[in-house]
Amino acid sequence: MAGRRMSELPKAYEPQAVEAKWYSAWLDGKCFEADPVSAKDGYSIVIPPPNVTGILHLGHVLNNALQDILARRARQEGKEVLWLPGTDHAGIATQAKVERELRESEGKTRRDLGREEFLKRVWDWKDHHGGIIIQQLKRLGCSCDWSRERFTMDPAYSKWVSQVFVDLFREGLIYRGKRIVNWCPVSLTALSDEEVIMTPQRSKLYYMKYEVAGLPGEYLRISTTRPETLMGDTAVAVNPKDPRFAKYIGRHVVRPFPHAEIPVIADDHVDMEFGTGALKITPAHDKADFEIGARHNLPIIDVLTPDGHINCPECPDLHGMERFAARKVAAKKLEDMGALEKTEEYDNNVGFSERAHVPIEPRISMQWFLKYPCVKEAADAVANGEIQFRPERWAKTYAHWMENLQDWCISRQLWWGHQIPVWYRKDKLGELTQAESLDTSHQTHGDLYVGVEPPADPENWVRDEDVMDTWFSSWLWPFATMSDVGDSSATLKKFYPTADLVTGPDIIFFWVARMIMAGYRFAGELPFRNVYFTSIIRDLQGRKMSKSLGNSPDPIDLMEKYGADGLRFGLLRIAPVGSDLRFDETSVEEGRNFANKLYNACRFRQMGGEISNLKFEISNGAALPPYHLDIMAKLDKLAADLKESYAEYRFGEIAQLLYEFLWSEFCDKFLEAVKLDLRESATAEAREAALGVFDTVMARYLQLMSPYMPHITEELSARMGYVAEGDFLMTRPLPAAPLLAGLPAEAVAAAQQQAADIYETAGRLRNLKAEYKVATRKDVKFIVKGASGWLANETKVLALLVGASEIVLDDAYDAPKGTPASVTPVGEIYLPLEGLIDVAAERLRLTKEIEKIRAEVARAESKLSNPSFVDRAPAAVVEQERARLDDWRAKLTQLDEMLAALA
RNA sequence: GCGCGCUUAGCUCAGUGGUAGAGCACAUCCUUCACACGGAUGGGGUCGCAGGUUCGAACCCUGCAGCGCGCACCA
Repeated sequence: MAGRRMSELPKAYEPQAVEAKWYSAWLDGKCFEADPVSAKDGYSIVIPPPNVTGILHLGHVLNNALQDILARRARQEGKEVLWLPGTDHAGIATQAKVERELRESEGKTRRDLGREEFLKRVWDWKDHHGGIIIQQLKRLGCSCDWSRERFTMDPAYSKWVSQVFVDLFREGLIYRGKRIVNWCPVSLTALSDEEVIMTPQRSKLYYMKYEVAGLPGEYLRISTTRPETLMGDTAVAVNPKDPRFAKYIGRHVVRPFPHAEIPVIADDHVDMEFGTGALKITPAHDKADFEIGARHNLPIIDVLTPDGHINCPECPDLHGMERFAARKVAAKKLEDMGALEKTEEYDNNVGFSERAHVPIEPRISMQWFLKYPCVKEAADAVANGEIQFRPERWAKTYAHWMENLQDWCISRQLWWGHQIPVWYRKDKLGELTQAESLDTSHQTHGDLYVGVEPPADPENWVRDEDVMDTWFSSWLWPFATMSDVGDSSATLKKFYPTADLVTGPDIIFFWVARMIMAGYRFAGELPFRNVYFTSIIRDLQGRKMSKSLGNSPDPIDLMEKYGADGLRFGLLRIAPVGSDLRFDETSVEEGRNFANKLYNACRFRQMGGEISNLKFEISNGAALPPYHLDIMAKLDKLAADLKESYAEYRFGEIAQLLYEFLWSEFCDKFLEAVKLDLRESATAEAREAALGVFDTVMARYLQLMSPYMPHITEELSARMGYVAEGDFLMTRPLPAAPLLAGLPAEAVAAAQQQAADIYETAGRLRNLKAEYKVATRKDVKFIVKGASGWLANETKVLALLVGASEIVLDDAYDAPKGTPASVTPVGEIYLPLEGLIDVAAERLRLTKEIEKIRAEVARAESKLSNPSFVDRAPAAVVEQERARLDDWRAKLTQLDEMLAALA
């Protein structure tokens, strides 16, 4: 701290300018850039890449603030840190956005433009408007290595995606087949199971009756929620064990429209209890029906268009009609025909498209599927703790999913994305696209070309039009961002596997699980060691934040109002460990207030001026006043506690510890206690000791706070002269030794006890003043009887803390009857108040207090007289109880004496 | 239906066996020379309910209720 220069602080803390200033200073100083060949140990995090179309919301703030804290703390711990940033091309979301703009501004669809031109537009859009969120992350203070920013459609990254497809295809894990998939009638693409959100719906259950062919007047009753797909029915199924329907199995029933006879079949899948016990089978439009159809070789009739309209020319009144309108018309039609018996209200779950928010349509189509690789390794890694989930309970959810894996539908009927690297022989195209399934055998035949590079004779080939699911690129993120294909670069060597992944539990399946599998399969190792699942942020009513509800505050607005540090700290301080977070703007306000408190503490210090000739040495600390040793000991404890909390990823607790230290310990106690030493009247030694301790503690405190509030701590460290010009707080390693490492523990403990006694006594005396309505008077005098010996040195401080003119030590003091008094850790203390003494009132007050203490004594006595307790409780607990009892008894004696004196 | 989590002060939440805590809100007072984005004092909880284990339970066990979430679905 020698040669320090302080610059004066402005009157109020204004975070905006300060935060912008330091962020660019860090960038200029290359503080965020990772050196893959440094001597330090590597520490890395890859950012969960936000959608390139994304706008920062509170979830991002929480998530990225946590990563920033981890990264900054790791730097302080002497690690070489890589926080690798980037964005995701987000297939459906981005394409939909550009398509909407195209429609609105030019009235065109993507097909009007053609694939090539449309993709050009998307890239244009991405270059001009994409990546806003990156700027917003910078505003938040994120210490990412921006020189390594990646995009999931960068050429090198795309190459990885293709290579992985090719490898998995060759391995036989990727195949093409005609299956029932989740079809989004708005986005016009297949979706994976994970992109379907089951949503409770109030629906109707329709009860129909079909006449049994050859048995006029006999009917089979069937219940359904989807009469509009009736035209696609190719059977009616009953349970083979169901006696009610046994006689009909093998017969036919009459489908009302278009009129046809369809077989009654028996299948175990049918639940006898539900509805009528008879199920209409529509293989083209229901997954279970498709499977039943396959078991019984039923024909498949597709009666819906890709965009969810009826396709059934035999029923002109329904043909072309939108699916939900058609449902009503179909029901009416049945009613008119006398085939509808009744309609019931019915609650069921319907799958909705995650993106388009409309019910998905199970639909048969030709898609590419993946059988997951390295499933066992991935499941074991989490089960045996090699990869640690926090909170741990998510491991169970993960395990459950891993046990029930279904093949992943990876093709999407979009243009924006990684195009499937498969080419079909032109002359076999028709045959191939209709094939029930395609796999490596077709490649061997030379009908298919599967490769990262296009075929050498492109004129003979046609490329598959589909692109891959966005997550098929995301799952490669941890290693594909660190290297080109086949490159074992220094970066990969130093920073892979990554240390921590911070993400939301809502994407365990979408992303986390798949990354683990991809990590084992393609990088030969787990991709990260710890996964920290963040809270989901809700509003005060417990609703999820959403645009449509308008309950999602704009973090940029919050930062303008309260500063990035205020937002970060406020949010982190209320973030619970394992549950959802209920957000309220007042917590951000508290964060801002806290920054201001910190700032003002330093401003106060500056009034003390520079220490011209710093004589302060902690090694002489035994001679320091108790408050000085106390606050340094507490700082040491804070540092140790934080270390422990970081090890357990208890971020909210860390914020709370930092908050309490500064506000309750440093400002409320230490700063008040040393004010006397900073006055003109104080000796130079006292002044320098106080200022020296302030600087020593504050310099370390700012460093501990730095990961949470990087800007203000950097600013104050510079302004106060704790960090030399041109240097940065954020790049400094944490000091290895505690402040008081060299001092005898007993001396420190004794000083801490004295400080605690003084603070405790100050509270009691203020309380006494308030009770006697003289809280604001400064001219009162307290008299201490039976004072501890050391108190004589501290009466001035105590007087200052309490707001008294004097604290007099007088063992011979004979209190006038009714003198207000309090029993304190340092003795009996009286507050003589001429003219205010009311003996009756004082007796009442004392009596009440005595009652309270008697109850405590009785409680402690009964506990200690219980042999079970004394014998079986740990000795320390019993001892503690004894000490407590002694305290209460001593107090009781004193109070009894006081009461007696009043008589 | 299966699984997971939650239930502590008006609100948001800490607190994994030893005298119930914080912040906000509330009440009263204070514009005293760091901070009103501040200071001081105070009121406010049968720790969801019922059992059990224990010398001792907010904490461990069992059951129940309410809320939330995930998975699977019966058309």
